[in-house]
Amino acid sequence: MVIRSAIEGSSRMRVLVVEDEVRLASYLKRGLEAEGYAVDIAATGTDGLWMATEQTYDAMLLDIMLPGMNGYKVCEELRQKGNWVPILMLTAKDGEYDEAEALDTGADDFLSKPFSFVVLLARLRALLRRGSAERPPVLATGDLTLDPSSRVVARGGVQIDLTPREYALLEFLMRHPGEVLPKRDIIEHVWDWEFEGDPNIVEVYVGYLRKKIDVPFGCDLLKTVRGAGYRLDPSNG
Amino acid sequence: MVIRSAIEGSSRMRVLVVEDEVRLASYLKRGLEAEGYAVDIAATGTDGLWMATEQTYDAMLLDIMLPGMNGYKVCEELRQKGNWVPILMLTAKDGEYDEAEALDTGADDFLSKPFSFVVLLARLRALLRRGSAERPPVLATGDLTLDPSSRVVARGGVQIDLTPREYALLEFLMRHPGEVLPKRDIIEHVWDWEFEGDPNIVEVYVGYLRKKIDVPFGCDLLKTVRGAGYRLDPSNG
DNA sequence: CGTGAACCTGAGAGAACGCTGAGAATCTCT
DNA sequence: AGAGATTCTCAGCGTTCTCTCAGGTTCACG
Repeated sequence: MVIRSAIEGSSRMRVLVVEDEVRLASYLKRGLEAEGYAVDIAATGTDGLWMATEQTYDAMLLDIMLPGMNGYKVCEELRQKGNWVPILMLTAKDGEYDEAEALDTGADDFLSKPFSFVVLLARLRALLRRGSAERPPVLATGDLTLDPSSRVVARGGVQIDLTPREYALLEFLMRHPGEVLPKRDIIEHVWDWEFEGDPNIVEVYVGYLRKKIDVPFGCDLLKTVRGAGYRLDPSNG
Repeated sequence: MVIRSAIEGSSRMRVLVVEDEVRLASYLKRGLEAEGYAVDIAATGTDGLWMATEQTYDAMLLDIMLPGMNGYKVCEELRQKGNWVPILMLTAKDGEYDEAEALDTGADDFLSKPFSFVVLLARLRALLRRGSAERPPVLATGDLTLDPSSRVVARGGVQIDLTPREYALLEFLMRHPGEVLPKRDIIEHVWDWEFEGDPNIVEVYVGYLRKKIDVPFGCDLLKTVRGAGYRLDPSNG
């Protein structure tokens, strides 16, 4: 069975997600589609293998632990058939399955759970970029710039040091400039997909970010929209 | 089998509402149809599951507490069958049912009762928009503009700050320009659908809005239609 | 012109919301 | 192991928002 949520005529990147855990699958589908990818889901290894051979995808997210046929096997068989679609493997943290083994079987990259969505996107972009020899564009909002490839953030030429979490938050905001982003969405993207802590964490990190990107420059790029979320506002340089 | 969640400009979006409480179901049907959606109703979980598999919907509103088969189960079975129609779950506030669990079973989003219709519409639009990578259009009435994605309201280029409630009210009015909207309808859409307070609340908030969007500009966009309701009048710039 | 219904508005209580500093827990690197 | 960086939790605080209420104003109509 093939399930496609496709928009005909558009040239969106197509991604196949092979994941049996419904919640994670649904989360990945939601998040990736919001980023403009066309996403198909397969719940078992055999389904995934079949879909990957029947259709053409730009990339594949492949869980290792799958019912029926595990991720290694799927990867191996695909490569044997001469299918070299870029594969990003999702490995559990507990070490039962090995990351080296993932690469052995022909995976291009791996990501260990739990991961934040922003990190997943970064890896996926890197995979898709490969072969096209394109460097990711530098993000800019006002005089604030962020270079995803070097992870350098600067404001008006002055480089700014950020911690990983601060960086992930800023990258997410800068990829949606001018948009109001609810705390809920921010948590889903910047923290683990199943983070269940206090949304206050967002307020805290917004505070940290402001201290580094706004306060020293005496302005107010990162706005609070009370009752709705936060917004990176290009208008106020 | 190919299932497509297509965005078709020409035909109306089809929404399946699975809700046993007759009054709420009827309210949702009326409200959504007024917004241009084609709405089907299922009163039990089994009915809902059957309709969702037989027909193709663009989205699904799914109550959790249902006779026969609860919302979690419906969602789970649909996902198992490979049906990834966007699902917005309606959860009761009392915490007996968990929001995390809703996402566990593969729901795309959830909304806890009581909710305002404007919020429901916003979430529904977000679900439908997903995958089309389109930003919602800016609403405009005369020289008054409202951008749902940035939540920015402006009049003749001058930005206007609104509280969440004021914003919801204005958005509702601006989605029905030139129409006379009875207080009752406004309460149903902008407040809870079973709000039972004083209708005076509408007068109060209309007053707040006027102070921000009309008074400073010396005109009268937001009209009172005595005995009938309120109207946002594009003619009077 | 008087009357009642509908509408407007200012004041204020209580709740919700967001910000912040302190400090605990965890991670990283030497 | 130890130092420092980073992440996260928590409680307190001030602000903002929501909603109610009571009294005032406007309007339609007899």
